[in-house]
Amino acid sequence: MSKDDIAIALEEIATLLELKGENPFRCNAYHNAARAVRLIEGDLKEIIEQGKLGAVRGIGATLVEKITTLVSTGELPFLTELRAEIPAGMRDMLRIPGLGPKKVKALHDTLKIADVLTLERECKADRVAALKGFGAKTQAKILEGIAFLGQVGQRVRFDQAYPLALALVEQLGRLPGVIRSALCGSLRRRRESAKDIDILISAADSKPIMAGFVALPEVMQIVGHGDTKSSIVAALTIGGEKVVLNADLRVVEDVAFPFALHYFTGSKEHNIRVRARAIERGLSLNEYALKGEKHSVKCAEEADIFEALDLDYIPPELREDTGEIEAAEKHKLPTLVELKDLRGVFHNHTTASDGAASLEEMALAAKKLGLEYFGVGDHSQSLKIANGLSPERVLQQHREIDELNSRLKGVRVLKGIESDILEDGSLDYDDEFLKNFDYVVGSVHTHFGMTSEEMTARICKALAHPAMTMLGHATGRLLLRRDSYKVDLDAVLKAAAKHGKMIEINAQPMRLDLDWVHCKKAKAMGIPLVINPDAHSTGELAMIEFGVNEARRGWIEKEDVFNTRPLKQVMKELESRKQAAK
DNA sequence: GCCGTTTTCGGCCCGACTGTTTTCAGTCG
Repeated sequence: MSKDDIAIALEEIATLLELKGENPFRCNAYHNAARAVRLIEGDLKEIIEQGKLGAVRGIGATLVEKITTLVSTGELPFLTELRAEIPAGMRDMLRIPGLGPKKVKALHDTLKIADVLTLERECKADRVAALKGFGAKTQAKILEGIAFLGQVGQRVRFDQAYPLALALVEQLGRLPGVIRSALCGSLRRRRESAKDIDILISAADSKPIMAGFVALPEVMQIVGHGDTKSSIVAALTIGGEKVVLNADLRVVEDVAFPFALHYFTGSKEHNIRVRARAIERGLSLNEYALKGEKHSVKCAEEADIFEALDLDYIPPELREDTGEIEAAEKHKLPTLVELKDLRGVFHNHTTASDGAASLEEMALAAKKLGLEYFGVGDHSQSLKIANGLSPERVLQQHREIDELNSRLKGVRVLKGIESDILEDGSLDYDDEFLKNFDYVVGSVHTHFGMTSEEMTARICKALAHPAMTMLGHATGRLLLRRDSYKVDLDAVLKAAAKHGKMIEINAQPMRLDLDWVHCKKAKAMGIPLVINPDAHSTGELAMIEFGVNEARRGWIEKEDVFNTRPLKQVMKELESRKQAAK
């Protein structure tokens, strides 16, 4: 079982315990453990064997035992029993907004409701409103929630959520009386996907701001409308797709703005640690102030809060309680890579394979973005569906590149290829022909159904190939659509480190693969990373920004990223790699 | 169920909003 599988099992236990009405802190312990497992950077099996699992914060003796059982047998009797006890439909009911574990349990205990369909029927029969703690409004809200299931409450990719959020923030910022405004929450932390939009505004009078908020054209539904907090469901069509998200607005007095900004940026786990740190110093931190017994600590900006707690400023991307507080205390925070640090790109497609723009158009678009080199990485011959290049067509492209390089000023085109990693782990051209390229991006595009052992061996074999330069989209995941193929990523990282190969951070917003958790791990192992747009059109080159977000979340600095090097250095390094491969 | 410079028991972040109540429970973030 992978770390993800274990985390999912622990989440399920937590939810089932909640539905049983268990002690919330016990439930939370399982939620915490699930998160802790997801964030473990090493090989879980190894950590268990070395007896180090109990040292992970949030995992005690009981969880060590349960996780060990899960890892070694693939199942857990405790979970099996819980599943038998709690009907699966009750978990679905939790997805209805406004229904939590207590209410779902009450519905089950009184009316024997154990699935969404029955709940809908009972609401329509007006039997739910009569229950203690429920009422006509709750019943109507449940029906409304059921109608919106599937549409609302789903996570949305960053590239879709962000424009919607910006549209809201910009309109709100123009309302009279607004002093400061900011986008908070997971979008400010640049997470790959968002469940809602959090907006903060400071103003002397909150009421007109709230009234303006619920009247915005994007508002589909008003969920709550209070003096300091309102919630809506917002919708906007972005790139032909309707994006629907919850949006919360908080309005505070301007003196509270920095505290509220920190608070609503989260993450929850980060906030808990920072609050605990305030308590250690005899202070208390909430969204309005940092207060001692007698006086408040004045903070004009968010950075002042960190300073008051003897911490270096922690960029939002790092606020996940994965060591940033300890690092900030010791002045060991990384200087995160920035978009302006990128000097070129390596993995891009043209009309020669499945891209929408010509080589020249792509190179000029790269130059326009301020890049000094554009590496083409069209698909290789076996990927027929994407019009992969035969050796003859590769050589033809290379003549075209030579011609362009003799003519174009300010941008250099590099001769790369995105070679399929074939089923048996070999690359898609023979060894002699591979020497024609400046570099090779190796990626998996086929045979996703392999076992983890097979896939791991396949990728590790490719990494051992002398011609291979960097591994493309390492796990094949498509965010919110397709899981990663089964692969032991820790073994892949080890192989990359052993053979001195680079790993791509694919900047396509649905990929963002290598993900931030493994970026951190790769950095610790000394593996160079490459932020590639995998662009299939000129416009997609700008997607490197999403890759930079992911890298920043993974504590990545400029020097960890190969394509922050200037052209000369890149050419030199690629050449020396080719020499070493001979 | 976890955790510990207020330590082996007793906390565990805490405030806003809603709907149900008539002082509060549940949900949410």
